[in-house]
Amino acid sequence: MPELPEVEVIVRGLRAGVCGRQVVSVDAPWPTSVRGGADRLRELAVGREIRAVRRRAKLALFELDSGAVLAAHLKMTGRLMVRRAGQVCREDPYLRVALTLSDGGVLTFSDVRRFGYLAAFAPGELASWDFWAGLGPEPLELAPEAFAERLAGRKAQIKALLLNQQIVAGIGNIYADESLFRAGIRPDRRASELSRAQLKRLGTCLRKVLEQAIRENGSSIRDYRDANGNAGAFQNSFNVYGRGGETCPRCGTTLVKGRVAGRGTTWCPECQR
DNA sequence: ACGAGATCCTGTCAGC
DNA sequence: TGCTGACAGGATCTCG
Repeated sequence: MPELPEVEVIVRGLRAGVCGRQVVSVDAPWPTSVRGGADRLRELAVGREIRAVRRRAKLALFELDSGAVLAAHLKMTGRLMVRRAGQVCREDPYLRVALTLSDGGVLTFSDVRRFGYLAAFAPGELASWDFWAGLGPEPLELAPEAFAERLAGRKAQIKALLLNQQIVAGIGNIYADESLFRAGIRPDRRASELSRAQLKRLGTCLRKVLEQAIRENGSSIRDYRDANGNAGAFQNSFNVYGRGGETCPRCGTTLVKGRVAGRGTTWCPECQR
């Protein structure tokens, strides 16, 4: 479940292996993983140089010299890697798309559950993509006051709002639970019941948890690997996520596992109110 | 306009 | 041992 920190780590790891290379060919053994179709991807990418790789929300973006952009969403089980030509594992049954590069490297997109996708946008086209246009601000660039302002008065459960990409972009289940724990807020509280100070505190905690996760190379739960195939370490820093039934690291109370906003959710009934 | 819940997808694991 | 069902969750869709 790559969220903002994992995608950030992946993007940083990809840069050295793809920037400045041309896309020589596109192989799409599972064409439905390419939004708009493999032919469209070929049309826009083949013969073009990858100028930059960056992240927005949970999207990895490859900017081509034509102004076209390739966007990858890893969803639950997607992986992006750059490998030398001989290292592409033919037995990888989950390989969905492979871009061969001018230096012999291969940018691969694998995805067990096929929720993820690669999408190609012609120059200027990205802005008219509804999902892109609707994305909220980047939490690492959002001052806690402005974060609080975006949530204030909303009647939805605070966790549902954190997961809503239009309010703040890039947060998923892990960092929603971890930031709520740090802020001492129950995930099922309505934003409208919380004080401005509590919301601001949540904004601060969210930034801190994301920054720490990036420093620790992301969280590896089952599928996540960075661009070099390495696992992250932040899963060892979880306070609540995946720890239902264990004890709260702050007060020792048994952590509660339940369902909030349709997602598995863990919190401390003592520390979070 | 907003919120809530179902849906997609497959590997893994608990329980019988 | 082998089967069944629950579970994992980001974004989208439908319904209220």
